[in-house]
Amino acid sequence: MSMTNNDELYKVFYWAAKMGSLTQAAKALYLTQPSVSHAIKQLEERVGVTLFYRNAKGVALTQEGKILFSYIEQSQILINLAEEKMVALKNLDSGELRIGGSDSLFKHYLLPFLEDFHIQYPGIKLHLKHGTTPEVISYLKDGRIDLGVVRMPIVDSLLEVTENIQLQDCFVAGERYAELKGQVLSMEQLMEYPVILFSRNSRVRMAITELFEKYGHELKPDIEVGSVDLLIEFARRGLGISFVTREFVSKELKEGSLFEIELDVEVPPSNVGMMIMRNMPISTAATKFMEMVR
Amino acid sequence: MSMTNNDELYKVFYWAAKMGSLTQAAKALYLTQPSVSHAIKQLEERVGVTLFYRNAKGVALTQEGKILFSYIEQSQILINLAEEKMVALKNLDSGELRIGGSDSLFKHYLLPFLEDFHIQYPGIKLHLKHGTTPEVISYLKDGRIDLGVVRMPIVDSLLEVTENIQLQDCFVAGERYAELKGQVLSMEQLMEYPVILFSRNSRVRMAITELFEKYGHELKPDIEVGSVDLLIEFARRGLGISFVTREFVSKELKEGSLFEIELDVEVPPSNVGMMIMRNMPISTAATKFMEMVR
DNA sequence: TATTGGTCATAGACACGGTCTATAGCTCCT
DNA sequence: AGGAGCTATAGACCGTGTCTATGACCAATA
Repeated sequence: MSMTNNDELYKVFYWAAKMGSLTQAAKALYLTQPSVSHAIKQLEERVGVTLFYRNAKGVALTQEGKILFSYIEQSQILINLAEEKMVALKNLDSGELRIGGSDSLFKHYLLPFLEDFHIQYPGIKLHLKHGTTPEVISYLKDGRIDLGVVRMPIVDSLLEVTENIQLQDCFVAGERYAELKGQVLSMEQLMEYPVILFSRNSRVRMAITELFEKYGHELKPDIEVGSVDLLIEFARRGLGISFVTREFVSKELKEGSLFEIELDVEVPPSNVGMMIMRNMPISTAATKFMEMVR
Repeated sequence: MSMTNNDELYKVFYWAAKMGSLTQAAKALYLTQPSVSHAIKQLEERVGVTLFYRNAKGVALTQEGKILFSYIEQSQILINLAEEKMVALKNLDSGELRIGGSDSLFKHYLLPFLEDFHIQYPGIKLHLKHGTTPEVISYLKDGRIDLGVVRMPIVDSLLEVTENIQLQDCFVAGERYAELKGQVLSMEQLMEYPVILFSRNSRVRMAITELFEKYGHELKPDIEVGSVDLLIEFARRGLGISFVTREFVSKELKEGSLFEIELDVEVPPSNVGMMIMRNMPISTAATKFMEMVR
């Protein structure tokens, strides 16, 4: 026995009470005065209580009307706030963008985009969630991030992946091993030098390990470090040969503090891509960000 | 550019979010599932934001949907409270009844009705506002009371008056003046005794003063008191002859502590009536109370 | 006291849109 | 593979909210 529909009437009631006039309420609501009059009458019938005193200069709330108004006023204010908030979300004046990925990708790949995005939409809070590729995928599936940025390839039917950029990993060394400049090394030759690898089970490390295995070699690092920054720093200081992403050391390569060591086999490039949940709506902020990156 | 109407959709949104299922929401709202589906879609178009993730086991709020829900939930809860409150007001489980009048009328005339009313509708708060007749009328016009109980006649085009009971005022004395029992006094004879009158500009006092004036006498009290109780008490203790409403001293007359002094002119009866504002809606509580009194 | 300009109420017609039924598409589970 | 959920879509219909036109009323003017 719902007899619902009252909600619309409450809005009319709210404005009528607020303006103290059905005519004025009609203007505020872009309706005609008879419509408002009719709506109020209907509401009064439904609640079974007279809500307004009518007189020649407008309307005034009855005792019971005042009680109703005290509730409805709050309710309508909340709705107005909600609508403002929604507009802000749509216009990207407010909201948040949650991205998952590795710190190195954030720092060396996403940073300029994040900066641009933040300048353009300062109201959007950025949440960067650090994690390995499988962690990022699970964050995505749990709805804890809006999009993930990881190394390809990813095969997951639930995910929608767009490959954005191709990165080339390579071995680099510092001045200490200047003798290797210009040479093309074989795997065996390279393994005679101390090798520095990323310590975590990252995509990059797995890829290079597999590449060596394919040729019958077991690549064991002499040093393992926990961040790309240390990988670079150790190589510069001559502690060994680091396996890094070329694009992440472009500055060092240019200034000469590091140089690339060429190998006689080709290291396959790795792709970095963004992934979102397939068949799930994507937030306006995430859409905008992906457009910027593309 | 209002594009209004959203209010109804918010209710659907609220239930859909609350139930986590459009089908369940439809049941709760006594609608069909397609209607709810359509409503949600429409709301999403209007706010320009996707609000739900749809999947095989129902729906779940998106990040933005959650934000909207946090507002709308409060709003809907307030509306529900408002509707409950209105039902309570209509059923007289709640609310208030504000009556204006003189203390003596409250005590001697209205008290039994007030008791009955309070027993029958314990949820209604009773506000008794004390004042002279003109004060009560202004309270009524200011909307500070729902109804007034005063002595008649009242002539005011803005008021609607119903006369409920007829009271007879009379002179009474105590044992000290036992010699007057059974006698019929003239005005002159009566004025030889000390007369006790109500001190305020009450209807009763004005009426008796005018009656004496009509016969060429000026009735000046030897004692003036401020309440009907004192009027009675002074007479009982033999301080003089009091002019009181007979119905208010019925107990004393019966037990013999007071007796009535008959006058050779008839004191016109006075009517007590209830008045409300003409052409103004009257609260359910006030209507009910007037019915009880009538 | 008649006039004017404001208020709200009523009547009746119209059209928009909310709701329905029927059906399809999808996912999960057995 | 089939069934049992769920939501989405299509199209028709009827209800109702809105409109215009008008009336009734009041208050403040002249």
